[in-house]
Amino acid sequence: MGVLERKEREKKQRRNAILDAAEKIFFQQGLFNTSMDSIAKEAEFSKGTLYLYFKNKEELYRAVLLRGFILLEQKLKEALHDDASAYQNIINISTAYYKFSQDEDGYFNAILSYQDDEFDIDNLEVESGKSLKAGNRVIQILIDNIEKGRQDGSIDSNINPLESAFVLWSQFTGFLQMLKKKREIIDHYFSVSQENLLETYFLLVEKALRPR
Amino acid sequence: MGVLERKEREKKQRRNAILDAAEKIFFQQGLFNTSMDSIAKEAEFSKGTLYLYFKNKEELYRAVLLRGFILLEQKLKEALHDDASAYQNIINISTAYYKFSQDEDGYFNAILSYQDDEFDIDNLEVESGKSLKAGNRVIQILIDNIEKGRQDGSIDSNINPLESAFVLWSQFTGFLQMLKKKREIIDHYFSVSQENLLETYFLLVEKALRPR
DNA sequence: ATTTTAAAATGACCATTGGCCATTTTTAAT
DNA sequence: ATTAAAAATGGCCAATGGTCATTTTAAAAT
Repeated sequence: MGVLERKEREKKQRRNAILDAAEKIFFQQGLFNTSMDSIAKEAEFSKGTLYLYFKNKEELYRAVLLRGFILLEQKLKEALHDDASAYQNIINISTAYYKFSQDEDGYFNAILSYQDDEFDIDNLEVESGKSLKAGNRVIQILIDNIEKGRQDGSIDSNINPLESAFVLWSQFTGFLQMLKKKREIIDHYFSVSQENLLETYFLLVEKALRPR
Repeated sequence: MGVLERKEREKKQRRNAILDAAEKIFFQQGLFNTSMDSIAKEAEFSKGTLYLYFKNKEELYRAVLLRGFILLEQKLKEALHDDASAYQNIINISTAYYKFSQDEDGYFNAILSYQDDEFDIDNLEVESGKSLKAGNRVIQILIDNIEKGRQDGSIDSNINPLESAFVLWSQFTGFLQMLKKKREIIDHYFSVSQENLLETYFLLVEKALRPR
């Protein structure tokens, strides 16, 4: 009931309100077409206030990314089934990630932007550090499941869980990026549908992961 | 010998000089930290002149990308060996693309930026259109080789060349992006080396592509 | 040579925007 | 009612992409 606790709580609420506004505008207009002024207007604060809660535009976007990673982590975990094989669960979480990329456009774009970010490990900003760790947790889900698959025999035992988790994550993200950004062009120039691309991806992954 | 031809030639030279300058600054400072003024200074023209040769900064960067795609296409073609199996040639061009991503940092970043670009097919700018087509030619190399592999038996005949070419291109680009941008972090948080990641990628691709 | 015309280049100027900070407003403590 | 601290403000600055009226340069015409 202390006044300090209340102030702390209100501060978090204000921070969250700014994040809500930022997310809304970022998702509508994209990172580069979004001005801090328009976020401020949406949040009903002055621009200066934003900088009391976030160091800069970059960090604000990273805070949105963090939400995205947390949501993704949740969706992937929901996709897991205890009674399914580890291999099947890899397919399950891949499918969940595919759906995420289609349904959560704004968050997925934030992840793509993150994938292209090269940051200084010794000099991480607050939100960048948090989102990095959240991203690592997502990868950890993959690692754990590949490890399980080696044990339950549903995944080729020659495959190293750690390395292949990073390979799967990065290559699937790259694939989903193409699906998202180049679908129209591929359809137009090569008459290839999104469904066939997805099917082919999963076909190749099955062959790659399954025991020979 | 006409004066018109000479002027045309000189125009191309000036355009190329601007491109050289732009490339130099873009590669040193990155797309967003490069100002048109600094390019103009490097090219020894005024800023206004740049806009006589390129519609805007975006198009200028796309023109650099075009150079990158042309160089990549050349390197991939050089990596092909007539006496090798089609599968082996896929590995050869993949390795060449990997080297390209490591050696030609600036061009590879331009390609990554391109991968994230969503453009209106009905309203393509000049340089964007050219680079798009150059990118398609790179993919075509993959398509042709997978097709060959189905015929010479070095690649699983269940695999559709068109679809799997796009899958391979996008997933490998995504993988190389991770290698480029996250190598330090992966090493730091998971103690996984670039070499092991690359090895694992090729292991998975071999299993995926080879006949069962 | 001189004048006219066209092509090329210039750089001052504008609007937008990320970020800053001196000042004001609000809230809590005394 | 007064003081102190916290929060918010909005005017300001510097950087920058892009434009355009003017100037400069080169070619063509006389």
